[in-house]
Amino acid sequence: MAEQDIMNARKEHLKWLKENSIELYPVLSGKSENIAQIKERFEKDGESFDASVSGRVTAVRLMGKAAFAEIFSGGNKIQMYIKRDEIPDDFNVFKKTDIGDFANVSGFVFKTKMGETTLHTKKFTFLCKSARPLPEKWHGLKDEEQILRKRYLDILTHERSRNNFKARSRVISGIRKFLDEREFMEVETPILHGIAGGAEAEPFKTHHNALDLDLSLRIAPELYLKRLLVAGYDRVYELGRNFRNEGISTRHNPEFTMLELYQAYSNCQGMMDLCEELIKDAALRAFPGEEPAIDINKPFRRIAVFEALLEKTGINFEGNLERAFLAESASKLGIEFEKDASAPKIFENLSEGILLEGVTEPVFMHDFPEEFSPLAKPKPGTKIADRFELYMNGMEIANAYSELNDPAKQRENFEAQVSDASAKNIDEDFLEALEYGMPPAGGLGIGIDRLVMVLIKSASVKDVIIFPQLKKK
RNA sequence: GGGUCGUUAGCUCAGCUGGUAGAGCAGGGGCCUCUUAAGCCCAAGGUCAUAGGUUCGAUUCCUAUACGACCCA
Repeated sequence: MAEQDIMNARKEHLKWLKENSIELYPVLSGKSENIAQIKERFEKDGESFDASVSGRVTAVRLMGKAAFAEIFSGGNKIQMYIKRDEIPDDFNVFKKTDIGDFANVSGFVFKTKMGETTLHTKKFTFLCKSARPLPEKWHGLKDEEQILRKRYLDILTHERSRNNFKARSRVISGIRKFLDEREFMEVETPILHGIAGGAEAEPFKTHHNALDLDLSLRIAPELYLKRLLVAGYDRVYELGRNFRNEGISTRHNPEFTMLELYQAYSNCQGMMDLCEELIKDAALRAFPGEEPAIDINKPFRRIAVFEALLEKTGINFEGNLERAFLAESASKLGIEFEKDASAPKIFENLSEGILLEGVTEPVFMHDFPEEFSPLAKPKPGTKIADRFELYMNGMEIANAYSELNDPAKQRENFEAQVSDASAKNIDEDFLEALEYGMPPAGGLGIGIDRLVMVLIKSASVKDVIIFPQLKKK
């Protein structure tokens, strides 16, 4: 039967309901009790009680003058039982109810011969018509494309998907709790930036009409959050969306969620401890009562990049970071990189390729080249940035440093960056703020999407972003 | 960006070396008062992703395109 015919059949049901004075899209008047709680209460002592449940009808088993059906709401299902002889008018309405429609069922709880907790219907109230057929009840949606484009159907029909997004929600609310307990203040800084700074990435461009102003969507909130350290808020964080106008892959979505936090009178080391604690806390919250995806008792491994590279390859990269040398070393070691890759990019491929080969457990890599860390403070008397990155399942999850608060050095680093691009995009307002004095501080950024990927054991960022960006159909 | 694979009924999937398509679920009509992927009977449902090409004939072979998945960069 064509889809249109199914919809027409449903319209016929709608017509029948209308002709029989049934309100088609009524304001809810019945109650909507929690299905899980009803079942729990009944299964505890087996004593019958009255209950009223509103939800979506997801299955119907009609047997002439009686029927069983399933009511779904709040991620739980309860079976209902309805008898024509008891409530003939309601039974007729029930017969015109399609799978996917909403209804309220009021009655008493009992146990069937097969032992299932079931609601014996005393009153059946129609709540809303579903005009389209739902995906097949047993397999649900399988087509990857449909799963992404019609996420509501994916979540409706797949428990796994429903639970994954719940886990994400718990991780995020858990992070807020964790930081609030440590007296961090949540702030919301602008998403529309005049100059998109704080990271190296291609921004999305937009325009403000009334001000006739070209703007970019932020690629990182870093420079605004640091202004707030200048302002005297010693512990701030922002948990929100950043936008990067780059390729889409299993690890990249153009808009992604990041936590950035700054703590005055802390440093890179402090951030490492905080980061580990925060991630272990999140792992416990993702699926409460289940085994967390990472070993939360074992301390995360810590690797000094130059030292480890020297040990593994015999090459000392410290002070040897010219692009040509890096490219040559990478080729020799069998590390691939793009032909026009920048020196920092090649170094990243090199260090990840050699130090993370086959490593799935969490690893802190610290001591990065100062040259490749323009917003970080160098370790005293060295050219090593006081910085770390956290890797989990081979993905970069977090990035942190002792924040650079020397305005002259910061200007130098910015200028060194833009001289290559020959673009005038130095955030003068930020540099001016630094000149008023920013306390020594540690800063930490955590990619929330990727963290959730690790915690729900998924290989694709599309599994953790509820409506991922897709091409136009 | 490159390579590989996929796209058939609303959904899940068959469809052999080329002869114009089949099942289950959902939907329609019957029967059925403890079913649970309910069951039994009947009937219906298709631009085989799109556009070309080869061929007497293409869902099938070839090319391109779109969308998606995986791998690589």
